[in-house]
Amino acid sequence: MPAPTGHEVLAAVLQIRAGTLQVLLWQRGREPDRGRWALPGGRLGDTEDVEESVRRQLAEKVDVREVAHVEQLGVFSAPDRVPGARLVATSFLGLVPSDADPEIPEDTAWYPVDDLPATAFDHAEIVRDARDRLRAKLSYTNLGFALAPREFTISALRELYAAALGHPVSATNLQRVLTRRGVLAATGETAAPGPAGGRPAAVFRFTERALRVTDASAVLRPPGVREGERAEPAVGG
Amino acid sequence: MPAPTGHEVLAAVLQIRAGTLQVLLWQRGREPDRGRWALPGGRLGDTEDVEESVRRQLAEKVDVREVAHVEQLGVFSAPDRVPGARLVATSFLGLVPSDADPEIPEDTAWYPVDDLPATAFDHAEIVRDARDRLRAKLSYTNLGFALAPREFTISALRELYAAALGHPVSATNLQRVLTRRGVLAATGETAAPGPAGGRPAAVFRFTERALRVTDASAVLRPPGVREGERAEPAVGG
DNA sequence: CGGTGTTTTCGCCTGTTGGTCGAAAACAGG
DNA sequence: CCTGTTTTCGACCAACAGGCGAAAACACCG
Repeated sequence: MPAPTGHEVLAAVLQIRAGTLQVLLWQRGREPDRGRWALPGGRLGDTEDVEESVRRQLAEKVDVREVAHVEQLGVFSAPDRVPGARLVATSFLGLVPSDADPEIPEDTAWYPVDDLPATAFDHAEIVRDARDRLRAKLSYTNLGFALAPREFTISALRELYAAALGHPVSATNLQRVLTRRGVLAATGETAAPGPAGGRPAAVFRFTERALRVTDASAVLRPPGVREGERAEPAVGG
Repeated sequence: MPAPTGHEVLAAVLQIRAGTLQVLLWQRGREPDRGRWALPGGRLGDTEDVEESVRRQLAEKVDVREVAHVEQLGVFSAPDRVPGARLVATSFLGLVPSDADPEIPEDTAWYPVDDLPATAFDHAEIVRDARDRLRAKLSYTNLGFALAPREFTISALRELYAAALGHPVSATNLQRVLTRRGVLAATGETAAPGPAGGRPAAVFRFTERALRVTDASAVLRPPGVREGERAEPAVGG
């Protein structure tokens, strides 16, 4: 008689910490893969779908209610991906704003996504997928809102994007692109300069805090159909 | 005692037929949802992952070995999505080139994705997801290869794209964009004109028949890093 | 064999967008 | 008040997609 197919959910929760893109992991206390680092998650419950399940498990096991965005990555289903039982996993990407510092249990820690410790099962692959998904979506959506504080300067946002993308980002270009796409807006206020002086930076925020695709460059779009002028000329205040 | 969580795979197989984007459905012969139209698929086997499973089920149940591309869409897991038992589904998008005409069983038929019959369970939602995924990826990948014959004229390709995208497409622009991205190449041959005459059309083919992301417009890319000049000036052989 | 109609191809122009650079603005500290 | 620092903003450039029309290459007909 075939072993019943179990289903679990796993979340790669990412956050920019200390200028680096990091992922939340916990250290397994028992076999299999005891001592190795795993993604938070758990069994799918009888009365929930996978989205509900992953949010429940996150809130329950590692106290992360500050996740600003959760999305499904995909299914991992190799028959031997977990020794012992057949277990199919639905993986998720979770994002936490950089100004949050959620309490996490003892056996839990943040690790840079590009410098993981010994990981359990196929979880390293899931982390890679999450990182790649984030990098891709930063380019054509407003997903930055889930990495940034509610309010920020362009310099701070530039650093966040550079850390997430893994390469330098021009502040000028970042501001212009995001503004033109209508996802960034100035609050009108300014931030106090640092100890070395300098012109006070304007404070910005994301206009929406829910995922939106913003890249109009969908090639081969219908003729003539320009999606309406969106960026009012940024009239300050 | 909780009902065990079963797992199934479902495929929305799409093809351009008669100038319309259609999906392969079969009519259920028993309850639940008897008489309604469902996607091909079935239970996940003990020794296969979901990708293997969906290919097996397609080949087995509806004789579609001509699918040029298969990719995972996502998980559908509402507790009540299928009456009776708890069943989690991994959905897939499958694509068949327009020149193929696979044999299909009696209870099976093609339907336009925008004019579905009464569908079973949540399968209509999966079809929508598949259609949307296809439309999105046609714009920034070479996915057209999976809809088109091995060789074709620009006019024929234009019709395929128009049918898939659901809006008119300019032949000039289509050719230029795909050529610049390096996914299209002329074979050097020409096709015979139609009964009304006209200049013989050049024959093209896709340079690769595997999925590749071709949109260099990843915003905020690393400074200076231009991805190499790829389009040789199209020196007609 | 030349004219007409048809289909395809190709070059040119235009508007938008992203990338880069440098000057100017606005501050702190001496 | 002068210098150093940080931010902001305008200007310029290259790449690219969309649109248009002329030219090319054929069939058919008289």
